[in-house]
Amino acid sequence: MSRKRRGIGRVTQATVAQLAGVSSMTVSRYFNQPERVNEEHRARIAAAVAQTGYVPNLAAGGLASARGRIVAMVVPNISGPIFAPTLQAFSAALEAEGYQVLLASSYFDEQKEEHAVRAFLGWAPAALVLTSRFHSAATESMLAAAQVPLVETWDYCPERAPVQVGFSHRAVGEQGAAYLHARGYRRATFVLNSATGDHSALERCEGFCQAFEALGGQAGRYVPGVELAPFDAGKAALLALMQASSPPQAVFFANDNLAAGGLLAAARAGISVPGQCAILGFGDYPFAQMLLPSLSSIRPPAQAIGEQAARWVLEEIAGRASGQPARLECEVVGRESA
Amino acid sequence: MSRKRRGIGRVTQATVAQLAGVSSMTVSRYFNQPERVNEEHRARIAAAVAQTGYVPNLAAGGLASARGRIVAMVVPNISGPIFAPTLQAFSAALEAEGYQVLLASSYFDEQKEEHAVRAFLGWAPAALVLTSRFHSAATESMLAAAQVPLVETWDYCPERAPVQVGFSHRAVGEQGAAYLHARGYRRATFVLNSATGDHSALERCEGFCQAFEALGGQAGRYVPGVELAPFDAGKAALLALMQASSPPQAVFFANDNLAAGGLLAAARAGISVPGQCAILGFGDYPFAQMLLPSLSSIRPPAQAIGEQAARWVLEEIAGRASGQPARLECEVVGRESA
DNA sequence: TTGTAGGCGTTATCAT
DNA sequence: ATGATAACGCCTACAA
Repeated sequence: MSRKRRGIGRVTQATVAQLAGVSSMTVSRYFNQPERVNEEHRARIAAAVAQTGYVPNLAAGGLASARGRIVAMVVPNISGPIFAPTLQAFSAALEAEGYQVLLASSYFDEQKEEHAVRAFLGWAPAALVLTSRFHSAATESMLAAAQVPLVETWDYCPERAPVQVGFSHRAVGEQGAAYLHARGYRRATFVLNSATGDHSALERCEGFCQAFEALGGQAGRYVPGVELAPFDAGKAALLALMQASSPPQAVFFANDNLAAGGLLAAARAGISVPGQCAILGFGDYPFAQMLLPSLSSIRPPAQAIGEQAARWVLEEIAGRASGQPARLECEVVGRESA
Repeated sequence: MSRKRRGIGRVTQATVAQLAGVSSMTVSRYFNQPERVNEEHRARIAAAVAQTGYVPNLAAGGLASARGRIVAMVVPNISGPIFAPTLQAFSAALEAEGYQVLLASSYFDEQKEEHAVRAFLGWAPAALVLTSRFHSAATESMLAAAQVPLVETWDYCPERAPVQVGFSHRAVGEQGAAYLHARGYRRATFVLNSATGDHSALERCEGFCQAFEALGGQAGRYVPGVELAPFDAGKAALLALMQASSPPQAVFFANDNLAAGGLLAAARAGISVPGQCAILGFGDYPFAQMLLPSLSSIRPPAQAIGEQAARWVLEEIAGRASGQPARLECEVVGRESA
């Protein structure tokens, strides 16, 4: 590609305007407020557009209007099953309004999140959506300097300044405790995520342990080795726990990947689930219903979070900032494993 | 004369330049070619940047340099397990070079793909990456008009003009046929995807049927109802097939979601797998190893596709276009189910 | 090594 | 309803 001179041969608004015999402003209006353009001109412009294959340059438009049609979002894992419904709902709502959604994964790493936020800020986004309320100091100060509307999702902490759209992870732990206690289990262990940096899992754990003991149960926690993939970590955890002198009657895993590992390890080891050991997960991943026994799990309001966040962003952009935090609820999905 | 300026109060290159006592060009160089800036100036600029929290506006930069640092990619499903490794590898490679990756899902719908491509073209991307070689006529003509480097992934068809990075779906069908035949199965059925528009699944099916019969086997095909989710479609398909007068000895599902449904339906119905019916999937989704019996599947080179595509894009941008298509191979992962 | 002039493709603003 | 003009924030080209 030898593009010595800039913008040579490129089809621009001016090209179309000339072909249609109007000024470039009319072409601009044709795209942004068609009803304000004479019908005959509209037809001529449409023809010129079709003939040239002209596509408006959004970067230039955003620059000129100081209203970039970009919204950026950072999630722990774009491809993971948990955030999928959030992403879909959020993207769908914003793309319908003509916004482009910029996505990045943080992999539960504050450095990666910081990097993504810095890159995003360069695009002068109309809004920024983060996951959880834990960020590096540098991220916080960048966000403070940039005057960009910000939402934090998958968490709920009304004291914080950025608007929150999510749920309380402590409450999830408490829900799990209540559920397991109600099913008759009195000795239970919470297995944390092997991915360090998942602060939310720690909160679920604390909520669980506290609530379970308050109910008169005996709660423990297990920390897998960080070098293991979640599925393998879950396997190892379950086997280690069941070999103890006084094994738990129920295990609450920080997510469904871990839980699936536990489930399979139990099956292979001849440990009956839920007879000898009940298993509860978190996330309600699509495969939870595919397992045998099917996996009981706690389902986060993933789609609702995406919808609410999108609504908030659009309101904020439109100027009518009804910036109220939204507290949503998780739901225990009881299946066979617990 | 109008004092109502548009970007008032915004921190720009000029703000930093003034603070550092240099011209804005020097600030520009500070970011793009730091080694060409006097060390003392560098320090002063760094201080000014830190003080103001300045972040260069990438849209403006791209506009001015006619070298937008954006690359766009359309996949059938951002959040699905299949394309995850491709996405990750691709994004990682390009973000390392300072590019932003714009993502969209087509959900196997050519209209949605067309919409995404149109939106992307507006950002004047440095390159465009699509999945499969099937696009709407309008998409094709837009792509022809826009002079944007284009790669097609997850397919391989060297006759086509856009560079291909992927594998032959026919060959996957043939691999499945050879595998099942070698394991002794002589009557087998291919179950198509319930999502219409998945042309690749159809190609796998055709490759399978042809090869399986060439080997002396008896091949059939089953088309699930479009209204069913993949998992449920898989369940229904297996039950329907096994109720036939002469049920298949093996079933090859178009993807692992369908296969998981088949596996579970068999278990619930007391049909032994692989004893009464072997099950083979495609995609090697992460949960394949979590199922009981574990799911045999064909693993696509998802990560390699992402890496190759990224390499090609970077070469193309750099000008040294070694635009060779890359044919990669899938691998049969034999587990318990077949 | 640094600065000046001008333009990238679009839209806000004001005038007709 | 339409057009002329001046930004938007940055970078290429060239001059100093």
